[in-house]
Amino acid sequence: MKRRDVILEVSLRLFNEEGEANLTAVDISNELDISPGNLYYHFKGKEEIVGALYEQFEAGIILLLKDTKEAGDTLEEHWLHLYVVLEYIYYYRFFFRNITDLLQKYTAIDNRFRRLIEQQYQSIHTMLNNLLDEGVLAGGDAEIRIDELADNMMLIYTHWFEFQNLRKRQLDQHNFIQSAILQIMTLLAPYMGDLQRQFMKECNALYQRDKQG
Amino acid sequence: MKRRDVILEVSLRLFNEEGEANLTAVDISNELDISPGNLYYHFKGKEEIVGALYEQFEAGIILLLKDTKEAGDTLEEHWLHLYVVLEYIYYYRFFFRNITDLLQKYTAIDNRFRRLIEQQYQSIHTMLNNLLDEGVLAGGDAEIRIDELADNMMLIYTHWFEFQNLRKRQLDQHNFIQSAILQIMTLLAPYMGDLQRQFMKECNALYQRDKQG
DNA sequence: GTCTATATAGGGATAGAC
DNA sequence: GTCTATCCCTATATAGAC
Repeated sequence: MKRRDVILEVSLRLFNEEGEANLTAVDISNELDISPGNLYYHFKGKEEIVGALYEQFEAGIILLLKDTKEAGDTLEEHWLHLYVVLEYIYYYRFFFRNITDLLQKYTAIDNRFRRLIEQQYQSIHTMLNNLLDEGVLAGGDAEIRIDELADNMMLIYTHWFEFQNLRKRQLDQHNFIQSAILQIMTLLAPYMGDLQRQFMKECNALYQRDKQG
Repeated sequence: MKRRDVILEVSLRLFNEEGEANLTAVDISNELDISPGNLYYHFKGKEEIVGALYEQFEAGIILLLKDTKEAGDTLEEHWLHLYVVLEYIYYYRFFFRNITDLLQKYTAIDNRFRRLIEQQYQSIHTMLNNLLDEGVLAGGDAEIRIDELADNMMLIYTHWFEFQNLRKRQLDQHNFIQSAILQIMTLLAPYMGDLQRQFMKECNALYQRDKQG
């Protein structure tokens, strides 16, 4: 494994654990047991490391977004897709820790990140419309506010991890993903038919069981 | 007006505009047209300023929470109460800008802020239960997941401003409050009766009209 | 590629004059 | 109460030896 890749891997772990703003280039080189000068040989500084990690993150997310279009029309298929996206977000969760300051600090990432968010929003919007067309979701006598529903799903994507930390502190990957999915399912539950609601209950039962075990 | 109060007022404005982490004690003294040494005479540093602002914030929010109990049982009354709380959050919005790092940095505030969040959560929980008991909200054939609904409302309280900045950048006070209320109302809409839904539509119409004007 | 040593800059904080 | 001057510390960044 190339040193460059090791640096990225260790930096990502440290960023996720402690927050990008709380780490200096020296901290990273200490954790790597190399000298600061050596670190500067590979990356000009923290900014370049964050930039390289963002390249990885963006490339992967864009692939996942393409998959959405082929994710199918049933709730089960979307459930799986949600799972994969949340897994990915968790892996790069430091980007979602203090987004406002992070984007203010790294202006090069700012525009690209926001564009990604818009794409994700559009993707959710399309998914909700598909589910409506297929009759998987239905308004009943209440009309569905697609825009606000999509907003709320995006809010969960971008801020659920930070919110959970605020309330119960650290969540491991599994609990993060399951609780986020449950939260999104609760959002959609009122518009589901009986079959879908039954499926959701089973998912939830699995989650509750895992939480105790 | 005492200098001490002026310092707090100006600091709050700067924190809200630029973010607490992006300002130094010198920045604040520059804006005040006083010397850094003078600022240090009044407050030992940024930490004490943030602490004093938090005291103000907490005292006010606790008063508002007490009001909740007497907020009444109709949606209209709760709508007004929501409005006041959101107005207050907007006034001290820098606390909600990069919560994770802020609380990590100021450990003295950390526990108290989290306790406040829990109290707010309990207050929302109680409110939802009241609305259910009064029949203002009803599950119909779908059961209501109170815990997740309350979670989602808290998520909006704590992260809506940051989320809006992420998507559309700066919102003024009015648009922040109205969009947050619409978001919460959308959350509750599926469980509302026709009268409540009608009321919500009127609120929303007012908001849409304002947005254009 | 990797190291040590060092230069530079900025923020935090205090002493002491006015 | 307010100012100037100054010091310390930490983070960034580079030069040059190995």
